[in-house]
Amino acid sequence: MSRSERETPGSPENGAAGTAAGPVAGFRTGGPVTLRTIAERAGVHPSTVSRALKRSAGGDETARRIRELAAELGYRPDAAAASLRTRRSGAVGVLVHRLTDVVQAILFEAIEHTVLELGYQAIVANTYDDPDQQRRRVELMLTRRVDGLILADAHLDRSYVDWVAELDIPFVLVNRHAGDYPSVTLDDYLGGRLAGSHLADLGHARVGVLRGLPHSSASSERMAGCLDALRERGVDVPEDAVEATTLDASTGREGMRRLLERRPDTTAVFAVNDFDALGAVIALREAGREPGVDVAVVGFNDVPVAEAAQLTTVRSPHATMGAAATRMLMDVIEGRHVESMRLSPELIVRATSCPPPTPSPNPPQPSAQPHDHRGSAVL
Amino acid sequence: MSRSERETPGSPENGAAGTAAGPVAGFRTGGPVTLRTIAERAGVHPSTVSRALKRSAGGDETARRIRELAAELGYRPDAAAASLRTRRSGAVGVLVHRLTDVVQAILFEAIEHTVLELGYQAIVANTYDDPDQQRRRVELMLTRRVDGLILADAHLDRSYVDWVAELDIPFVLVNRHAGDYPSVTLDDYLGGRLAGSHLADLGHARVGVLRGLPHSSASSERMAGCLDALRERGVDVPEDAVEATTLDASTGREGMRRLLERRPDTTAVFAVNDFDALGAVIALREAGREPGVDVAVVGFNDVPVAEAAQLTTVRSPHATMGAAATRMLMDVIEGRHVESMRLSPELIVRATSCPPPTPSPNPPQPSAQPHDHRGSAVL
DNA sequence: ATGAAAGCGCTAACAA
DNA sequence: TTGTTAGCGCTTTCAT
Repeated sequence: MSRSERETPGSPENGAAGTAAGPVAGFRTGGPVTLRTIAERAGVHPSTVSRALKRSAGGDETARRIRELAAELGYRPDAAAASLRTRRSGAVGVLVHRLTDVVQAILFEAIEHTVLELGYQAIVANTYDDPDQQRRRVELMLTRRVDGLILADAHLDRSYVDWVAELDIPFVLVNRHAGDYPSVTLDDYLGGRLAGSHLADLGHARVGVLRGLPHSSASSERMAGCLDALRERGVDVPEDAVEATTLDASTGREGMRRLLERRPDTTAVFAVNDFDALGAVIALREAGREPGVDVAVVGFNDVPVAEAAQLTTVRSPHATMGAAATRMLMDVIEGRHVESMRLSPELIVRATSCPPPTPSPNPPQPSAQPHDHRGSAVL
Repeated sequence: MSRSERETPGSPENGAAGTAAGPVAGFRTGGPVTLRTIAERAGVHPSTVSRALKRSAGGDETARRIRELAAELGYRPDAAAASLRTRRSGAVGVLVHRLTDVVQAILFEAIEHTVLELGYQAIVANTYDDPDQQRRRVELMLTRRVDGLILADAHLDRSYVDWVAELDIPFVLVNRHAGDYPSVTLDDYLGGRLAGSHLADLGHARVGVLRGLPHSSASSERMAGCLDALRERGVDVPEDAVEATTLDASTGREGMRRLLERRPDTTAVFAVNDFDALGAVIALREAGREPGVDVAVVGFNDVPVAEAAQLTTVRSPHATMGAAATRMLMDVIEGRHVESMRLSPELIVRATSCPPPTPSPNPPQPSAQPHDHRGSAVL
């Protein structure tokens, strides 16, 4: 049922013709195929081969023969050797707090896609928002001689980004900003305001907040925007109506649970992250309160599952952000001037939006009628 | 508001003492710090420095001085140069279908954690289950001279894995198996059987299946196991009660919707993936059927959100799988014999489990009583 | 334990 | 266009 690669077929000495299209694994005469191997076969100098392979389309006679030969022999350029010589690795490092956060994964997919188009490769590392790991992983990236860094895990506390800045390697921030370093972020404050205004428009006066990570500019500004917008409309959110969460459903659920215990008269919740919001939806259902009927829930990001769950949320264009950050990094690498970017959020109203159930200031009873789920949250 | 790294402080010529702990950015005399830089300062030969730095704890007098100096100067070994010389990159390549699938992200986090402990670095690539991209990304890995490959995106169609096997690079499969290559997978067939038996135990006779990706051994065997277990209990699942999905909530929701249209008398659904199952939960609610009351839903994987959503599911130990695959790859790299592993699934019964609502073969009416969500699905 | 010397595979002057 | 030469930074024999 299993087998080691050591038993891989293809003896190393046969120079037989290819079985099908593509390079033939067993063609090489001894070691791996290098420029020299090809040069010898073609009767030219290695540097000629190097040049011929560079311009992948050049029309010269010998160049064509060389490229043919390279393909036949299954030549693969040695990135380490090239990097050593050119002082450019063709790799960019991406630091995220963790890829199991789908927002970070989306960001990385976009970055990877964009760097690939530009002929680079992306190397990603999870830092779990831990300062030690952040430093360790950046060091590792430097050891790999990446040409630049994209940090998606910046902390408001500037010590991390300031340290990176002293390393003298091109870098940009994405998703979270810190200090005055070049960054591509959402206008999170505005996004928070959209959520807050939306809830105020609906008439909510008792709003809770699941506030996410205090060290993240995204979390913090989203909350600040929401609180400000509510305050301007005469709605104050007391401190004990705010719960910290870690951007996943289980802490969102727990936070909502605690919030309901302390303030059972809550009629609306804003979560700085969709998964926290989903957790809130779950906790509300467990408490017999129907989201979108008894209690309004607004999330943030518009991750894929949010649409399916009919969650009202603030959309953040993560793929655009990743692509823009990549291009910005290229500008920094090439010494061009860059300006930080702030993308615009968009409010997406779905089924978890609703007005407060009763105009009375008393704690509302859990609604006793059967719900038509078509008009409320479904996840 | 923004600034280029070119303006980074620290003039290149000052040899001043450190501001605080750690390497001093501005210490180097001109270019980057290499072994030679340190050697000159220490008055020894570069090879001596290389040796001293290798044994990070060696007690020699000069060795200690050298290590001190290296730290002071902020020396970072050049991985490319070392790799070129030693023919080992210290990197392993990981190919996943996509990191926005949280299962793949969990797998990668575990792999990254394990390789880091072993002194390696992990480089991940999304292939989107596309044969072209798979080949392209593997080629890129070879160019980077990774020491081995972990493929989480194998297809049942062996052409991809067979091609990789001919490349003569150590590799193992994880999560999905194909051919007889070394792999670490769940016993997906057994997992499917657990789900099927569970539904049969509950008395379900009209079961639908959200079957996932046909090219994935995991998806296929989960469905096969479920169908077999049901059949042995006298329950047949007709072909038109099976819907293909792509492992996310939106296709799960659509699949469930179509299934309900064709077979409104369905009393239970098995989804080969939790997100498909969540999509089914959503579609059921939209159709006015309460999951865990009117219709039973069983997912697969036990991703974090499944617990919060109170979803019955089959647990797959992805972190264990990633770690085991990494260790297996190391064995292959070092030429040791390896045996494929199959881990054991575990049924996790939660609130979306329920018996069929009525014993009558007629399509049941949407339940008209208010639900106590405490006993049913909450997400 | 240290020094000397060679070379991994590639590219970029420079010369022809 | 092609060949020559040199060297990126490191490790590893071999000799001392």
